[in-house]
Amino acid sequence: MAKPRASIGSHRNPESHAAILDAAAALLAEHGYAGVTFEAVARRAGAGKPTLYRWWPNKAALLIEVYEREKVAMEAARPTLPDPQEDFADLVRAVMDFWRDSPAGQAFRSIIAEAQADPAALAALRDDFLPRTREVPRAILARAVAAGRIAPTTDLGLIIDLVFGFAWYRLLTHRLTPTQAEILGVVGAAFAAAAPGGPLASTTAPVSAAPPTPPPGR
Amino acid sequence: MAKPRASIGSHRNPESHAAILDAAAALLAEHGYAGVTFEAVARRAGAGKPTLYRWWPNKAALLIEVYEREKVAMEAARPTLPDPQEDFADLVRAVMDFWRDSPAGQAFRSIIAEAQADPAALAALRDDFLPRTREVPRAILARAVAAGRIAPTTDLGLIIDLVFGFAWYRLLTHRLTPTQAEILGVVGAAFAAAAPGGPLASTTAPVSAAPPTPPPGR
DNA sequence: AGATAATCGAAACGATCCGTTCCGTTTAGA
DNA sequence: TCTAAACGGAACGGATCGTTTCGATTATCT
Repeated sequence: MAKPRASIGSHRNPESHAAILDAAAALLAEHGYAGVTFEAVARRAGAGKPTLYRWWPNKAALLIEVYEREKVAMEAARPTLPDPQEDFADLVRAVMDFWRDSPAGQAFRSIIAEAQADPAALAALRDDFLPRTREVPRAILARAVAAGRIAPTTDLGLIIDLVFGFAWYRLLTHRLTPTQAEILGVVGAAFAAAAPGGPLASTTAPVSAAPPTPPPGR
Repeated sequence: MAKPRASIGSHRNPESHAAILDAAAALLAEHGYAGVTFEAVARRAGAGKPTLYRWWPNKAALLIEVYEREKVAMEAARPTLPDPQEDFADLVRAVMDFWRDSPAGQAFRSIIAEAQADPAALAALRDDFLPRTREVPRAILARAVAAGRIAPTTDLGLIIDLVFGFAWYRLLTHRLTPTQAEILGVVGAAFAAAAPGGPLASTTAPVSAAPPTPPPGR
């Protein structure tokens, strides 16, 4: 935005790098997803378009970097609670707060949206970004298994799908103000169902109320 | 694409209407969301751009109509099962099958994506389309309440958020092949938690494992 | 020390799509 | 018979895209 920033030799210029991420985040916050164009980012960052295209193949890649840069502080700030269920609920709360109170929510929404149009963005989201993100909740669930709170036969990925599916749904429909009771209810439901003997305790075994009779039709 | 299609007087031409929806669906299936432009749809449908702009304010509105046109057959084909929990699980299965096996999934993904960029599309999705869609599962849950399977104090919207959040999450990450056990597990978890005495039975009351102490930080 | 190579920002390009506007034609309803 | 609305065709100014060329800068290799 100010002083000229020339090449620093045959190496990537970290100032340009930071200026570009700053500009992208600012544009996202001010004008939304549609306002973030490579053209506008380059203009605002005082950078050249070739510089952007050199380092980021598409808008999704740029937004992922914006999101991850902001996410570090959030994850570090959250203390680990001793009880796995409380810790899991607090993680969900922290993530939804983060989405609501920082530009990250808009960034994350945009990443998901772009993945629906661009196969490359989808691959980056599903095969790279998401598995990394799911490690934190998975570790908490593994602690719950070790503590005997969750049956060892439970598919932990399914629990994450259930709880973070809820969070995504609220994010994408702009309803990011869950009450404490709602979060505790959702996480409580997941933990109760995954407890030994619950309907989520085993991936393969049938559920009492609905025998494995294949439903009619189709 | 074929014969010329002139005005039929001062009334909307249903042939043009159908041709435009057909063209949009075809383009969506062949070239994805980015391939659906008003320009391309008009070209393929043999229609004029003013005709499109006359009837649809934006791409989201057009895609919503494409989606809803295909959805009718799906909902009509599904029989109502006597047991509410089985019926709910079958609905989830039918919806995910529908998303996977018809162009509707791509259309729905695109609608959600566009809502993240365009406030008008978000309003249409959240305030118009979604409430209509949620009526069917809500009616099933109401039956479960009447049957005493779900506590009357339960927030039925939260159950829908939970189960269809799961479905959306799978849709948006292109993992639309749930096993029967997964669906039964998710729905079973929701119903068990919403049963009288379960963690979802009341929206306001605290949950046993985690008293309403506000979590630290933030 | 000097040559190499990769970086930087600026500018311009052809192409595409947007959203709108005008136009002449057609036909249902008043 | 006449009005009003819908139809498709064509063109517009504007924005963004993704790429290319350019001269200048400077760390790294020879």
